[in-house]
Amino acid sequence: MVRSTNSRRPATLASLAAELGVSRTTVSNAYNRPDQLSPELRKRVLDTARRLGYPGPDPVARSLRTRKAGAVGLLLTENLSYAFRDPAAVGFLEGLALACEDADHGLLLIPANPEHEDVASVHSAGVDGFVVYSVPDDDPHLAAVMERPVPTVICDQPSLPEIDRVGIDDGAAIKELARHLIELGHRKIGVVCMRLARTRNDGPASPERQASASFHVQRARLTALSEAFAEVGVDWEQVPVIERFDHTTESGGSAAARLMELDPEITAIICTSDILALGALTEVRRQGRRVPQDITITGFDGIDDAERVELTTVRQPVLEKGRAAGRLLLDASESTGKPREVLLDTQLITGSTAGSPRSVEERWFGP
Amino acid sequence: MVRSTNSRRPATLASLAAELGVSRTTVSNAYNRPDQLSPELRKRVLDTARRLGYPGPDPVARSLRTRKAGAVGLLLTENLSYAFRDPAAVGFLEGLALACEDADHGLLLIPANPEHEDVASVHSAGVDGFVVYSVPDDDPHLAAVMERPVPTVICDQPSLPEIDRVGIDDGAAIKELARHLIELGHRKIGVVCMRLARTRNDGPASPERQASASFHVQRARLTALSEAFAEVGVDWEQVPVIERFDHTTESGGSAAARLMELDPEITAIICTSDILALGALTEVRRQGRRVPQDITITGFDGIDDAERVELTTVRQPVLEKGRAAGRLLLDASESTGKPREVLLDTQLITGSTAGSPRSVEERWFGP
DNA sequence: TGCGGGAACCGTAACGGTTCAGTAAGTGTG
DNA sequence: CACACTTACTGAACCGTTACGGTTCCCGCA
Repeated sequence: MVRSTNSRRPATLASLAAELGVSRTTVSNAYNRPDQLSPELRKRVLDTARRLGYPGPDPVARSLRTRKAGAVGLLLTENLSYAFRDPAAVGFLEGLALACEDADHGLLLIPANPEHEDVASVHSAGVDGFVVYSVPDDDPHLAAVMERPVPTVICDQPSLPEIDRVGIDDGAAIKELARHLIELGHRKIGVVCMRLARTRNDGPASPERQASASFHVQRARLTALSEAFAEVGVDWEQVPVIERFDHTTESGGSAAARLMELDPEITAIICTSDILALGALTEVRRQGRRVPQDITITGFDGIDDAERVELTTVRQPVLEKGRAAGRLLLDASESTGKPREVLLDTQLITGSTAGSPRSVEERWFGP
Repeated sequence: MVRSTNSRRPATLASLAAELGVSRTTVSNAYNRPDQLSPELRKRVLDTARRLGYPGPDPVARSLRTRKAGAVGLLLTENLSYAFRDPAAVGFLEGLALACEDADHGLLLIPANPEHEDVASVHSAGVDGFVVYSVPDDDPHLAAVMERPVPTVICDQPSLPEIDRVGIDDGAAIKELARHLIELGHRKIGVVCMRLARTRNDGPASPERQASASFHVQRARLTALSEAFAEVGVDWEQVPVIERFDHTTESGGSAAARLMELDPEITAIICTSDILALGALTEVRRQGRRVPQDITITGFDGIDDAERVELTTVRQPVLEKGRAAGRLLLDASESTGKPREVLLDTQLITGSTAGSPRSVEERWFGP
């Protein structure tokens, strides 16, 4: 492709102005304020631009001057590619993309490896604002975002006093699920949860670790579960909670196995995500147990695959969360100075993976 | 959050330098070239920066000077949110994200509504290069990208002489599928394809329209199909081809219905994507026909859902495509000046949705 | 003929950095 | 002690654009 006629250095607005014998302002106006110059001159400018291979005002220089980048930065705690592997994250992204599109903004995915403390990518992101999706309280990338003098919206976690936030009532949502299980008669349960801190821990999570978890959402869900079961006299200290660092079905499977090994008498496995629950489901069946006759399994999120297997779970509006986050960020008009919070509704989905526990006798001798 | 101690305007590198009584260069070096100043001074600079609430060098200003943005732009022909709804696109994105991550670059999704001719978003994208994913030959956004003086890689379509490209051998891939069907004995077939041009056309696509399609990939696949079937004496003019603008299962279903209405004697429906094929499958079964006993259905792409229903299809390495595109763009080292082309392998997946057609007698009277 | 007013265009000063060619002081060497 | 070399820092140019506050010119109108 021929990109410029004769100059070695690419044409700039200034060189174009020189060629035309007009001021830079006029050339700039030709692109940005057509009403500020005569149609003839404008045509002449544009024609000459084409002839010189001038691609129009440089976006970076323009951004510098106008103080806007026309893009929203997205920070998430996982590897970038993870965002496309987790259905809930994909849903969130879709919603966020919709909001960006409406406001004619780009969406910049910021590479932020959770293993690395390297925060340079946050510092070098040319964006008008950040959306932070579900990161731990002490995430260094989050700290870097907070230093940037641009608006920020956090989705899910953490919950910071001065920052706009979009989320759900995690406690209330999982409590509804817990009460459902309690009504069905479950008293001996096990829990599989996602990572509670930035440090890897694949195994039991002590009550202390649960309480001090740096992932706000997981903490809230575990606390709510403990409260719900405390109401019917279950001692939370005795409830095994298995933590998994990687959010995969394999993790869910191995955690479920561990749980059943730890306490063979549990009648239900509550997972804090559908992905984990799907893994648990597979593992439990692999071991020859029937669901829900032998054991109950529940998830959280309401992803498509969960619906397919009729998982009992809590549906949260992932797409809406993304859209709300984007709108919050881009609707500066609504910004009153006070931090805003959007809490979206969730819905208990009673599938076919939860049922009444059979008595021990039944379990041994059949119904 | 308190962002600066006392100044109304946010701190800049210059104001920080003034406060410290050192040159701007020194402050810049404190961030970018720690070896260029004494550790004590550097610490003093960084401490003062924190005190003044200086967030570090402005990314946009830096980009302007260094001529690099640290981001890759992605242009796709559909609404941004579509990218997250189509499994093949999601796979591509995942691969591209991986490559970007490796090179420590961000990934900027550019809003480019196919309905609008507005290319401002392309002009205002501050990126070091573009990846263009599957757009029509005459896409105005593509034209805008080509004007920008940055490297570009196109995935799938169009195929331009001077531009790096990643893709598959669409013709060869679908020919293998076609020969499989031919071996099974299919001679009367129907085709469902994706949009052939930017103008909406939901219905039969004439051979002329097929040949002049502005979507290179669809054109290649149709051409290859016609060649393969010509080899066994099938007159392509008689083969009904139904085009659908929207790439959804609903489109696939209605197109399949149309096809069977147009020619009830067809024994196979070849779809140019899995999404369309899944829709066709549902529709055909809804009409009470059995697959593959009564009719054969095939797809293209090899998405997870296709595997789940054992669709006969062609698997293409979508993730690898994304990764290859990213690498091609970011590995300037390899750039020899000549345009590069990466063709990835595909694989015929023989599922359970393709079988031998039964004779007309069999169809009416049973085997 | 004088004058108000809009249309069309211009000059300068940012915007916030990075880079490169210095300069001055300190260090080691024969 | 002269000389080269290193360390630590500086000044000015430059990146490409837009914002702001003009100036010039021409037309209509009294």
